[in-house]
Amino acid sequence: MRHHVHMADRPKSPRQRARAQAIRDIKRIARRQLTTEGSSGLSLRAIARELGIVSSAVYRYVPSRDELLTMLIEDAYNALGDAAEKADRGRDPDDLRGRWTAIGRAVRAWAVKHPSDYALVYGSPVPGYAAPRERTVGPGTRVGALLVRLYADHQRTAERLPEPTPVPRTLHRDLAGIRKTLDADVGDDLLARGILAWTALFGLVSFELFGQYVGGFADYGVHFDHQLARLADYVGLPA
Amino acid sequence: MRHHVHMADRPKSPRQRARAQAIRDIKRIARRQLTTEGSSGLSLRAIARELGIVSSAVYRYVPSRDELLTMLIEDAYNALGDAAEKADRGRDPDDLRGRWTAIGRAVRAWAVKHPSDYALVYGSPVPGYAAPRERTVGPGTRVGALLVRLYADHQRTAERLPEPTPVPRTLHRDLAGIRKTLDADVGDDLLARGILAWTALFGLVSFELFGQYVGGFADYGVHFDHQLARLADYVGLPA
DNA sequence: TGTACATCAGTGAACGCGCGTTCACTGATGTAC
DNA sequence: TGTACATCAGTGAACGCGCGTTCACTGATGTAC
Repeated sequence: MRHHVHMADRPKSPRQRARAQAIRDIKRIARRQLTTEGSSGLSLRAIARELGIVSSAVYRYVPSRDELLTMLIEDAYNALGDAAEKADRGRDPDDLRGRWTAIGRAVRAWAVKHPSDYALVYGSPVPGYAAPRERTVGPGTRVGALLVRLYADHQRTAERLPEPTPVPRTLHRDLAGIRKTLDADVGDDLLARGILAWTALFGLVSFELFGQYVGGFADYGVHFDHQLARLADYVGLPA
Repeated sequence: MRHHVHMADRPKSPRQRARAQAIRDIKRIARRQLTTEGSSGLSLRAIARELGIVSSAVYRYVPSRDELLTMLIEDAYNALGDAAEKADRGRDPDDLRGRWTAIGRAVRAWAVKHPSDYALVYGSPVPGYAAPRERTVGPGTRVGALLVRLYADHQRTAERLPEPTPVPRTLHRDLAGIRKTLDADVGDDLLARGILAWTALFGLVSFELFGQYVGGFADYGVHFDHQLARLADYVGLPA
């Protein structure tokens, strides 16, 4: 279980430390509950029971069930973002294919290790619950933003980019918006390719976790690595 | 709402017709419930309430909640399979790219029209429920099998296939198993490409429906069509 | 064509269980003087 | 350093609601002779 360490997280008094620990415990149990019961099975009463505490006491730490869900979603996005960024930093910045591969594998590894967190953010939306945008959009775009930076590095340094396919005007406008949002210097064709590669990467992970490959692959890792390399080819990363 | 019409479906007596209608009604309401409440919110009592019937009466038509879920999953897979196959049949069999495009668009169109059914089968698994394999694997592989037939046609008629990338031995074995299961004469490289294209296709649909492109695209259809064409390129379908 | 019996749809009560959230409260821990 | 007060964790009861499933039953519809 990895956590962001902010300044504000530094515990001061013992009471504050105990409080922080209690919140961590609640989230840990909640995460396990998601695994076995799914997002709509998340129950504050069950958490209280497991903590050996009366149900109303949970409200000392968490304002409501929905709020807890939002916290878990934020955490999941951030944990995945951390894992991907760490994998990226572990490679020579000039080794673009190595970085792509490391990021892709990190995403898969994190998802396999935390399937319920992955399902929480990349699976079907939780019914009757809409995550507050201002809190989830930022963390939710970290992997995408990281990949776009990689593509920008690629465009800057590439001897040869893939033969560009022209994009329709409507798509051009949408790509321009994305370029601006992510502040990334990536041309239309490469950006479109990158978005497809990013989508396919998560498609590979989702199919594995959500059981669409029923018994098709004895070794999913080999399949995944192969396809990851093909996606690197597709965006033109040097071998 | 489309249905398979089997011989056995032909209603005989008025009582049997009423019974069939009641089952249809139950499934219709259940499907709407999935939309608003999600898979774990599926409630026989709520269905009974809406039908104006006492809750125990539902058991005349449906043996249990889990069984109803299984029926809905079967229906969803079959409806999607029907839509994809119908789109495929609507094209000149020799127009491989046209067939691919038609199938892809049909998948997306069906998913957009029936988001909760799509989520039921391609989203996060329903917690505490495992679909009986013998009943869902068949319907669940219809789209994949259809695409593999398309790839086989491609291999049979292509003047030139994409430059093949060698696959690792482990992957070769898995591909051989898939080839055998689907009885498809498709080489390793083309099959691997086809699987990636298939995965990416559903990745595109899932990202759209599960909200990963938050406001990124004003016109998702244009993006989708563009990427669908790029995937056709990737498997080497002639333009 | 009419009657006797079997089938089936739907009732209503019950079992035993779950949930989120509020509220007034006790008692321990921390803080300010 | 000791005392008075404020803060906070946790209690226990309650509100009002939900669920799947079983069971003995009534009464209508169908079927066989």
